[in-house]
Amino acid sequence: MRDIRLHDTLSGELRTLEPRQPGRVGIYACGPTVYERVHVGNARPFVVFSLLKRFLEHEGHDVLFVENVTDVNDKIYAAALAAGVPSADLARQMTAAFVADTDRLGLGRPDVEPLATESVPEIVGLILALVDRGHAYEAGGDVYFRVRSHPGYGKLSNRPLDDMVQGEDDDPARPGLKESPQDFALWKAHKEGEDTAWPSPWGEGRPGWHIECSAMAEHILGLDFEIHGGGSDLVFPHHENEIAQTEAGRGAPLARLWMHNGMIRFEDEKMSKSLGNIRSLAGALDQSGRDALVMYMVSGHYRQPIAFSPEALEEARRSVGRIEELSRRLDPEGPEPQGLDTYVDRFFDALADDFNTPAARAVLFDWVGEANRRADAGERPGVGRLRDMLWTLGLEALLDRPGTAQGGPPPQVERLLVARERARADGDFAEADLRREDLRTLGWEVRDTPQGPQLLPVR
RNA sequence: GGCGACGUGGCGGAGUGGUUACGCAGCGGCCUGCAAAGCCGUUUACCCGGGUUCGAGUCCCGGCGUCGCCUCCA
Repeated sequence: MRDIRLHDTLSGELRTLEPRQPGRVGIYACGPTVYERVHVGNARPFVVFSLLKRFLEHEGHDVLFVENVTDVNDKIYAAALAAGVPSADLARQMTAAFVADTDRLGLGRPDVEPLATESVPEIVGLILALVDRGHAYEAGGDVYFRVRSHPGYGKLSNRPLDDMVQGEDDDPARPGLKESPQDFALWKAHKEGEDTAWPSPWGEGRPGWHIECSAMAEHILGLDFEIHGGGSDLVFPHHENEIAQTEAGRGAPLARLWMHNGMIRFEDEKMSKSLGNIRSLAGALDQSGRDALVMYMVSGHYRQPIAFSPEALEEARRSVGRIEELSRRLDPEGPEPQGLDTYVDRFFDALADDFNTPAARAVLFDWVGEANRRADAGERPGVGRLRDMLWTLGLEALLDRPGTAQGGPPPQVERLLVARERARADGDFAEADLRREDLRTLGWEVRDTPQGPQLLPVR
């Protein structure tokens, strides 16, 4: 088991992962608010933390990966109202769509995907603790976190209190509820036009955004759990508030390590629903397939922003092709060629160093090049631990998808191939090339090998 | 303005104080009837200016530029 170092936003440095119990790691990542289909940007933390889980499992850890779904929120109310449907129905639909879209990534599901609306008792419990300890107060049916009561506030995002003004539920219709402009809502009283509400000691209402994650993470993973993650846009105020809520309410840290992924950019700006520069995850998957999309995601370091474009996906698709080409030459049952074990070590060492997927990917391609050389020299290299490396990057399917015909090419294609072979035997290469063009038109590429012609579906 | 991060070869993108990252694309070669795939080779890479050092893309200082957060946001 390697020492695994990860960048911790709270301390600003790389820190070695030190689980509460050796070998057991809890990960909580903030998931989407479901008021429309998720976009490529929303998929990044899903991919990053799903793959981080795989790596940790490879290293022998038992991982519990939690990603929540925020299914009650102002935007959901607004979108439901605009669509003329009950907000709970819209949230349910969009949650199902999120699951369906992310399923297509082929990375499995998080172990737990809690919903805010199903966690109200835990949320109310945490708010009660905060009120009890003097860190929260009721005002007009709302409950607010008293930011000035918590000295550590601001430590994650490293900003002085006086510089921030939070708008959360600063209802212009009801001014003066908050003691201080920085205070943020833990519980929001039911408002006209909102079609869902839950009972609470402060009357009918619903949870604020930040509190749900504090409550659900604690409920499922316990306090002081190993890794809390999410997009870098959540550092302030969302994660700052999560930290404050749990530390003020429980007197203990929420998580040991705070990881943040960089934003996906599109058309020179952060891809986001508010800006409207969105490409849907489903659309990207339709366009280039999950292999290319996953390759695209791991091609950049998780903390760096990455630009999204059709060209970037196309480039990722081509690099995926290089692995597919190799997989045709490998013995799926065989051990890796001699001497390539050092590559495997370097691969996982790179991941242990702040989950450096681009560096790991480079080592992977070193392996590919070396295996190709062995194959050129007449060996039949085995897959060996290439499968482990690819699995860790979510690309293991490339080994089982060598692009050969499922069930063989249709008779028409076979006939053309025979015709081409006959023409070649006769030395009539013009005719042979015509037949090759015909095959390409039908979606089949011919490659002549020492073992005879090989038919492959055109990529 | 405050906080955080970043500026690397045609493009994407890692990186250690001193030696080929890697991928995509281009060019030349090997292989092939020709291709494809693969292999080999290849195009003065490190924003600018100082400094430290025997030596800096890699550390320090100062610029310039870009991005994210500071309101909902993965």
